[in-house]
Amino acid sequence: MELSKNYAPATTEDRWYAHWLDKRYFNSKPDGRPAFTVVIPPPNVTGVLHMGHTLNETVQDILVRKARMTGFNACWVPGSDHASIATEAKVVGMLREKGIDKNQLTRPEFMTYAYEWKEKYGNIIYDQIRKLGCSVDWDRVSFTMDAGYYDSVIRVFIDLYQKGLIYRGARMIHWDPQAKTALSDEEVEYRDENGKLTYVNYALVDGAGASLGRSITIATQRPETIMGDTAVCVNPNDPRYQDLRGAFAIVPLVNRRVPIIFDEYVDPAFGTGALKVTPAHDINDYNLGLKHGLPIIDTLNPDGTLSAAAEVFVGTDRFAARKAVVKALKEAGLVVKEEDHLTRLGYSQRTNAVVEPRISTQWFVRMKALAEPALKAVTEGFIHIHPGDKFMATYKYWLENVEDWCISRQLWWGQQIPAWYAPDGSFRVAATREEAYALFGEAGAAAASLGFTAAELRQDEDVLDTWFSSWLWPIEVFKGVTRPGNADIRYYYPTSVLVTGQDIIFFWVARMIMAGLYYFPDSLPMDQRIPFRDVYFTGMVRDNLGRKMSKSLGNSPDLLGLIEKYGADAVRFGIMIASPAGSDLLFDEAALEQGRNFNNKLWNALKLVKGWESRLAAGAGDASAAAGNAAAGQGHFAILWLENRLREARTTIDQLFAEFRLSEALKTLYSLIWDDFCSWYLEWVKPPFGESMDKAVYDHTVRFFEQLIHLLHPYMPFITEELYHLLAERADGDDLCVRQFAAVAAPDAAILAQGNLLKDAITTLRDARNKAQLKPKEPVKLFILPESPAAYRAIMAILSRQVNAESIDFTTEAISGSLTIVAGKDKYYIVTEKALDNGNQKEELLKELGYLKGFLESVNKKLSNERFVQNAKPEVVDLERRKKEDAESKIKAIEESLNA
RNA sequence: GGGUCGUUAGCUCAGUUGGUUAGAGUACUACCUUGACAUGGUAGGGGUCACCGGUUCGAAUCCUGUACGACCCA
Repeated sequence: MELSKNYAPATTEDRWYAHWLDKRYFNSKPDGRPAFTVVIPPPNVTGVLHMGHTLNETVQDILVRKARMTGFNACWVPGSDHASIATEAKVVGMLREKGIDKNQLTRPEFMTYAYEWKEKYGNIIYDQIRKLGCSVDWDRVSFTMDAGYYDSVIRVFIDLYQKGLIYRGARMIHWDPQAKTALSDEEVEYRDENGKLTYVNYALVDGAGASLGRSITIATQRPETIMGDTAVCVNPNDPRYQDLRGAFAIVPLVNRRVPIIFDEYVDPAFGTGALKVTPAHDINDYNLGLKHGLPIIDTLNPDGTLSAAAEVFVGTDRFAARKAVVKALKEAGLVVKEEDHLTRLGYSQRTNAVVEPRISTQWFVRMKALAEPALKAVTEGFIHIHPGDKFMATYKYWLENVEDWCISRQLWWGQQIPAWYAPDGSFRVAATREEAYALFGEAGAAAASLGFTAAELRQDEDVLDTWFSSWLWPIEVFKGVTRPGNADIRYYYPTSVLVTGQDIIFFWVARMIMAGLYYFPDSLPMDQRIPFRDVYFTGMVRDNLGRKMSKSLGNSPDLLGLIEKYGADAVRFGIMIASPAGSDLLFDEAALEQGRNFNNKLWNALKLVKGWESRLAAGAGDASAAAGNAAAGQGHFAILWLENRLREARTTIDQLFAEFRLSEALKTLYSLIWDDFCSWYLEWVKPPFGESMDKAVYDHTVRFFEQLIHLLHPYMPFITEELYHLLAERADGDDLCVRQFAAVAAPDAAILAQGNLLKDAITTLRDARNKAQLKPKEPVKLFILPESPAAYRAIMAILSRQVNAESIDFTTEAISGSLTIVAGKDKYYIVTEKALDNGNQKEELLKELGYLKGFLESVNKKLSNERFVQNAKPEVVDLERRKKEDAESKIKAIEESLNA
């Protein structure tokens, strides 16, 4: 078969993915092997994969494929999240384009549109996951709004309610005026903004309403809320305001009389030291209001316009109202001054609208009781966080200071809260209308005497926060809630490792731990209740200038476009090669280019090896082959050496995997393949032009190549599978994807040292040739004056070919008229017919001599320091002594050759 | 304001419990179209390890502080 010049990923990737699916390699059923379970962090169902996802999915696929090849029953569950606010916003937008107003639709009509939308766009992410080569079990696709999943969310809600861990109440919450829904604390992002601090005069009156003839100046960032003021507060220790006890202020524009209250909450140094108190529109003011029994006047509508309670500018949007109020205040002569002020504004994570603090009746989860065991699971080491040093503290801090979780959202797309209201407003929580109706009866009265029918019950309009469904993900993807104790949940839970972005540590990671510990009873050991044993946090993917990737900057590359351009393997390589766990990744297409070049290198190595197939001849190569045969010696050492290099690298890579240092492991593999295999080994065994290839050497080479692509497969699954099948005919079912790793033997240090000697000799001699401007094709005679000739015997044949020496001989004295090279304790003499310029060479030797003398001096300094010799560990002192001897003999050798 | 982490070559990063005059990749320079690969080969240059002090025989590594940066929380 003719192999193309360069590797073409497009022609192989889809073919192999289809083959793996066909063989059902990614499908998992419980069996006798240990399970390796990963649940995908479900992406937003109507989204697309961005580079952050790409990194996450690649990391997961590497871990899962490695486990699959290491005797585990690997199970990676794919799925997606209904993402209530984001998806509902998209559906509403789509409807608006069609000229349909959501408010004109019934709930079931809207849900039909939403499900249609999901059917249409929900598969985009799955296509991308497939293209990336992810080995997920497609029989296990889960979606947080599937009928069964929906049911599990409702069950958990009811259960938590019955145990008193969910309650309904009026609290100050974050309100998104654009989505017109409540948000949890975690869904608000704060950004610093330049705002204005407006100083406004409030007239003062006494208890009887008589003017005091003066006013108090307050500073506010939100003048549009003054109509909701119900007090003015000053610090009780502020000397400026001591005479205002019992006095009142008049709120401008609405002329409401409000008390002056005293509270240490007020910072006398901020503004004028006087604070307007608006309990309906600020969390601190709300708390002050509670403490001082102030009335609450809500002057905003749900959509962010001023409400009737504001009395002025009713119906005006809050931002327009701010300007209007300031204008009106100025006209009334009440504005003292305005100054620039840096403030922090909260934005809705989903709609980017400025959130409003708002008092509202919502559903909450009591978090304290759930947080305690979740903290314990991590601090006591049942769950390991990687990298731990970075995220342990964050995790701990949040759990120790956790607030109750607002879980109701004023949306339709999501699980509708199973609370049923009677006409009088009282409610019962139950899965169905009938069950709820029955619960009303429990109070003692017969159904008929309740005074209303089941049909009159009204279900709560709100849905649950998306995270209230995704916190059950590791349990319910195995039907652990809806079919407790089933075979899957018993086999696959706890999952092995969770790979996710550090940005959702509170939204999701902490809550999954809470859910797992809550759901599985205390009677079970902790290590069976936790949702996962390891958490691997990936960093944020930024562009090569360090900026966040965003649509508006246009710096977020299209995944499918990248795969088309470089191939999925190259994309995976590029994103992994410089991806330290937990640190931000600066995405650069140059890394993908490196990945593509690596593909090409592998491809060409294959072409080289395949080219030998037709030139095979039995003969040397084996260890048993005739000792005098140069080719035999050559093949033998290269094979021996690479065998041991592979063992060494395997050990390193396994260690790195155990520590989740995947980027490091890939670097090790890259260098093993490119440098050790391609640059050294293949060159060493390559037969001279026109000569035949030794059969035994060839067979070893194919075996090494197999081992290398086997190790690389988790990172670059497509090209490795392709190469595996091109290297040799394979039986049906013999695919790299499922090939198992054999146990690794310990490397022979002596062989590795000999290999290093060989590589050093080649590099040194090539460098010398280069500097003497000897063309590679120009043959030379080489003489070696070695410390130990034995070390050279096995590598002589390789050495002579690699440095183009027509002869190599040992010598015991310097060769006159030669090019002298000092390498360690050994000396090389190059004899050539071409006239040599020794000036360069002398310069080199002098430079080397200078370095060694400096080095020796530093070693001597240490050794002559009595305290060093006394205090340092004996092996360290020994090492220094050896360095001293070594340097001295090298210096001697150089000096000799300089004097020669 | 509180907290966490970081600062090593132009760039992206390694550097294990302190112990060679600090290593990769990439970029750069020179030479090489050789018969797997120019998406390549052979070699080379490049760092006072952010800064000040301290501990130690010895500090990129440990400690105090400073500067800068990132993130989390208020």
